[in-house]
Amino acid sequence: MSLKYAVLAALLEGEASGYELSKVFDVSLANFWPATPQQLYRELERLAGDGLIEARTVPQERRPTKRLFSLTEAGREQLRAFAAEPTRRPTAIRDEFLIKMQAMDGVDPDRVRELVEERRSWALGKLARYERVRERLLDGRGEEEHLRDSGRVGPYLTLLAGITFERENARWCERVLTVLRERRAPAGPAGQPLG
Amino acid sequence: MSLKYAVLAALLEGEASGYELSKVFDVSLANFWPATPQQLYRELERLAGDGLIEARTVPQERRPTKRLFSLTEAGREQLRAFAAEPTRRPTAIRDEFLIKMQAMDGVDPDRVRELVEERRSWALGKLARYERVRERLLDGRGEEEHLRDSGRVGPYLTLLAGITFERENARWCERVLTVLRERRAPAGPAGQPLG
DNA sequence: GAGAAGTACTGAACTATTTGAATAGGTGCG
DNA sequence: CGCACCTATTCAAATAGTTCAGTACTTCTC
Repeated sequence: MSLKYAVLAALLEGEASGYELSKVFDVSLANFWPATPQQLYRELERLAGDGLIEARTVPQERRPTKRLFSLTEAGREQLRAFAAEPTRRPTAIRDEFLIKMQAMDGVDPDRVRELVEERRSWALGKLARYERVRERLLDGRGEEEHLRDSGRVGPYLTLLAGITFERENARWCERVLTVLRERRAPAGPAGQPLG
Repeated sequence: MSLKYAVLAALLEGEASGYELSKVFDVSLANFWPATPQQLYRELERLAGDGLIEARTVPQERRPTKRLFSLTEAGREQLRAFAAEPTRRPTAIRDEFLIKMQAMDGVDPDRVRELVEERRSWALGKLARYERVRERLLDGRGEEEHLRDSGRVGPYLTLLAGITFERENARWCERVLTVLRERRAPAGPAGQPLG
């Protein structure tokens, strides 16, 4: 249901092919509505059928021909109407890793540490990518300046949300690693670690 | 795929009926794997068929008979194995509200403010509920003490993740509200607001 | 010059998730 | 008394999302 509007919102950045969108939905941006390429191609077909986007075929020299989609006025209008409606469904987080953490007390602490460290470096990697997108959006200006004067602030603000999410994710991992250490070697008065 | 382990992990807290689980999955706990009652009943059926949980029928005085499910040794073992495996799929966030925010620049700022304020109070409400669960888990002890000495820390740590998430959510909303104010009345040297 | 990986897309089958309703007695409110 | 909501579960149907594979040509690397 919302994939429709996620695609329309993505096309606010300008025309894009299904392939290009699948990159955006996969890696870049604070991705708050994941979608596989197959989903996107299907949705683009539907939206074009409903006249909310229009396709333009672009033959290329050394690559397969691509179809670039852009918003029609009708699409823009529907997106605007959607964005002004009250939010129906609450945020849904699906996180396999947190299920593992919920059950971590039955697992070898060394193994848990490994999993948490993996998660941490993954979060830091994503954070670094977000920061690069941020630099590009700010384009040399300061944040306050940009937020006061720029034409569009939506993309920057959602990016900030993604940045905060991954930063706190990494911090949480560090907290867990500390807890694991403390539980392994409880601090005695002399602070002597046990074998 | 992961719903299976989410259910097994929930049953680590003790036996529960489908109805009780649907409450837990819906409101309480840092909910990182949402599921509807229908999904849960089906999954419980499947897990019982596979011998990972076992059912016990409990007739009640003034309520319908319920079936309480609890982990079998096989279920506990599979959960343990799952929790030690590397995480396959990354965190997926589905957030209709952030799609609206991405497209907010085409919408009346007063309407956007309303939506953000609604989101903020929703986040604060959830935060308050999490804090109550936290008090119950800590049971009078300090956090450090609990994390060092308690038998199980998984549930507390995932709860902390949920608390951080909602706290940062509320903070993000406040940031956005400030930005909206600044854009409406840009601060001049005399700081005089415009009509 | 072979193999891997990237661009760009399509198709079919499958699994997961959501929605709506039905059953059936109990409790609380005015 | 009647209405709405709570406990407890089940069934059926619709929608959404995932997985696997395949086409076809290009560029990069060993």
